[in-house]
Amino acid sequence: MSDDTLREFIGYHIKRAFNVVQADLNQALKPLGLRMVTYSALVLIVDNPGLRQSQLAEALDVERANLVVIIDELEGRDLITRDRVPTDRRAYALNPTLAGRRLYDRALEAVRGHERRILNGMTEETKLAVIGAMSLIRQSSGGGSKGG
Amino acid sequence: MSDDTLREFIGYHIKRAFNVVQADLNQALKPLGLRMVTYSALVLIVDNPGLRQSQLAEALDVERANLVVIIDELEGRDLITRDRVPTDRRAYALNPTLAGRRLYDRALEAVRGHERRILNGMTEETKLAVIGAMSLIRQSSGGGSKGG
DNA sequence: TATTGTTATACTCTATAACTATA
DNA sequence: TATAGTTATAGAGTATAACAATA
Repeated sequence: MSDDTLREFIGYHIKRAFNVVQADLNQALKPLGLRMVTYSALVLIVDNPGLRQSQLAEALDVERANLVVIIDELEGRDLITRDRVPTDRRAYALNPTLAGRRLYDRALEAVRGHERRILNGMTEETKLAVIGAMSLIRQSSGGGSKGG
Repeated sequence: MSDDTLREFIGYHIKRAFNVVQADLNQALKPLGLRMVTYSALVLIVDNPGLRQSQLAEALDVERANLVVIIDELEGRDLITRDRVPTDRRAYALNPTLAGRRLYDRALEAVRGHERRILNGMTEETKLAVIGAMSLIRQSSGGGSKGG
């Protein structure tokens, strides 16, 4: 079985690698009760307390409507709170709780272990080259991707 | 809004880049009535005529059960045929039709255009470094990913 | 007993439209 | 009129169990 034609394309290699990354990351996060999105959301809320849902949705590149259940999940576990914004009563400010900050620490530790695993002895130079290349690809599009 | 913590991770960059790749690829394939999976399946069948469904499922890393509808779609458009294998009457050999081979050519042309777009002026050297890095990541896992 | 293709099903993810309450 | 959050819903994608035909 030859996949030589597909191997010509960088996108094919990125897809296959991403499948491995996603599977291993979800395994690493499972003991913490987190998935890729809930983890990303938690990190952004801890790093940017007071963030609004619409800002978080844009940062995560998910629809506002779909973010609701993600936020519901984090709030239901008392990892974050939805706080009314006095100056704009339509909006909610998202803030981490103490438990949220603690899970953030544990999650980052788990994800660092996951990264060590997937990097698989890659040199720092190569890692930086990959990050540069991924940024270049991201810029090739307007910005918001979606359209999966 | 800072995503500095997430930017530390190569997985984050790969995910964002992959979103762009996937969106642009699907746009490129849409005029041909193909999606990423149906395109990959068609390419593998043209390059490996006589392939069995179970082999193709493994190559594409999808469940046999889910491959059925993908093959149904390609067969329904007369791009491939399901031919009984005389030596094993449980199995089907997948073969491209003339129309399938023609669409293969058009699809590859479309995907080459897509790649030029997303590579966005990337040097050949960097592209090869990325492919090497993606292969390294793929090897970090046992092999079959799934578990998304 | 095991395997190939299949059906049915369920669960996640994602996209869209429409609603409410505010601005 | 427009925006933030929400609800409902539909379409993909994907995973599992169970079946018929065949090995």
